[in-house]
Amino acid sequence: MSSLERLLSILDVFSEDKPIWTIEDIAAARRYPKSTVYRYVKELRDSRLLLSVGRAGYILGPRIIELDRQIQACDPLLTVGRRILPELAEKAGEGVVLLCSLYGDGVLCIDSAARSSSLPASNFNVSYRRGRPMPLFRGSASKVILAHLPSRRLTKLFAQYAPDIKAAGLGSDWPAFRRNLQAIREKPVYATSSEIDKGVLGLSAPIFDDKRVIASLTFAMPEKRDNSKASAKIAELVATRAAAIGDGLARLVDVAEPMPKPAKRSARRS
Amino acid sequence: MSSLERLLSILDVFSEDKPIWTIEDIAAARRYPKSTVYRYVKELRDSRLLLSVGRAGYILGPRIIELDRQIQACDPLLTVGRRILPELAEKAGEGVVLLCSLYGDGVLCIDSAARSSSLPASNFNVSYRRGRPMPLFRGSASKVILAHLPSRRLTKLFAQYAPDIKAAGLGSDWPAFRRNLQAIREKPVYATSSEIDKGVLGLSAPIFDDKRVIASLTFAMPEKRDNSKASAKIAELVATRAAAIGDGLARLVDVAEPMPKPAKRSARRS
DNA sequence: TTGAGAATTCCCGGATTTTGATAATCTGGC
DNA sequence: GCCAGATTATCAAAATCCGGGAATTCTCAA
Repeated sequence: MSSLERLLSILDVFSEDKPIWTIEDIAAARRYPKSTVYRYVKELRDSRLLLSVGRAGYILGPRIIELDRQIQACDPLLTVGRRILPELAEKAGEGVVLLCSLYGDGVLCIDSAARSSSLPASNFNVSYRRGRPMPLFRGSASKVILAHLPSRRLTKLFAQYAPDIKAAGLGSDWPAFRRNLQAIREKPVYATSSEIDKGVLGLSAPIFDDKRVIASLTFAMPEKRDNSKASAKIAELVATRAAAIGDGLARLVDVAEPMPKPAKRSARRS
Repeated sequence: MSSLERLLSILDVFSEDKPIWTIEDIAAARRYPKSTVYRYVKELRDSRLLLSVGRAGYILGPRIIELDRQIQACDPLLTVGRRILPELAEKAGEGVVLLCSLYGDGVLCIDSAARSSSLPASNFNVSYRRGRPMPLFRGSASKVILAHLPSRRLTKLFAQYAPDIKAAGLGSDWPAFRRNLQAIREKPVYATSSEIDKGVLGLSAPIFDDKRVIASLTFAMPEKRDNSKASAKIAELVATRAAAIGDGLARLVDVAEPMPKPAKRSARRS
């Protein structure tokens, strides 16, 4: 294990359950000598990834907040999404709108919105916020993205994650996996129940950037609201808004590069 | 310069102007050999602080978004602020509400809100978002915090930043500095004009956590709205909401620790 | 303000690790 | 399926990191 690895592994100890760590805590958790931890922490503090809170110890530092701001500023998906999510939330009623993006080999919630009048904040709109990772093979938000991935990509994913795919009930062999995804692809909106949170229904539609799926738009609502009439109306809303975000992205690219030969696809997440 | 420093310095190159960097770009910018940059980037990628975007290069990775989520989840100021900012934004009208927090030796905007109906997003509500650093000695949001800092802390700040303090017109010597801050402290709300953005007026009130100033609440609005009647009303709003946030913090702490001997102050940012 | 106690940095020899040019391998687009 | 470019593996030289403990600075309470 290299020193670079050890340095970065210090960031791993910080969690919601234990956001404050003393030098001793870290040294004990990582089994490093105290003077070594001091050296690492000093480096992280100098770059403001950690912040000292007096006696109490260290917490994650302001640099992280600034870096996230930079990511947001450069993310066209968020820019477009911010115009559309609140409106959808208002129209769809009780529940939460989620914008989830494919980020490497994972899916991350990058924005959310709820009807402004929902005063007793529903229990799940605190869970689904920017930064919440979604399981790759569970929940409508992830699976609807998965279903629209190019097959080259799926081949690799299946090779790497076959056990997880099987565990999620997405197919115990490659043909079954393909078949399941094919079924998801057939309808414009994909719905699942209680896959992530018990009692929560998710309705998701894929978002495309020049033909490639890059994200999904989801409405998560209590299952008790589920009756075919209401759901159909909401599904329609989700589908049109997902398409609107795709259009918005295309328009942004057009503005950025005014018609090269065959509208080059913008470089996006791998 | 240590290898740890070199590793972390790679994060510095990413900016809003150039969010995508190839290995070659980084090697050139930092004057490191290419194979070394490959090694560093691999480490950062493995910890998901960087993400490969195919041929195009590397961007800041999802880990940053997740870490920011964790900071937010653990920040009581944000929890309380989210209850109060939207309401203030609605009542105060055209402009932006900012929640700025003292973070080490700096001030950072950690949340903002605008009246929901402000469709043509004012030019400054895109600038003032979570993660935007504020100059320590300029703008009402920072200066009102500064003014309420304990003098031990001010002594050190003056020693370290005397030139900046002088440049900001906050006093060219220690007594003058003290006098200026004293004046700010005398009114419940502090107002400045065009200190950060031309044509923008800021009204700020300090937020206390058990007597210690930890943040400020600000309403930023176009100077043209400035007439004494409206401003007085908004100042009143800002002052009461800042106090409400302080109360909210005290209440959270009470819940967390049900009355120890002399209500120990919670460990907060240094 | 002062002082006790803790937190943090400094120090330094010896060896483990890092370094970086080059070669081998992999990748993704055509 | 093939090829250019991207990424990783290799390996000997050598620079840097490690870590126990001393020295220093900082913090907080009286």
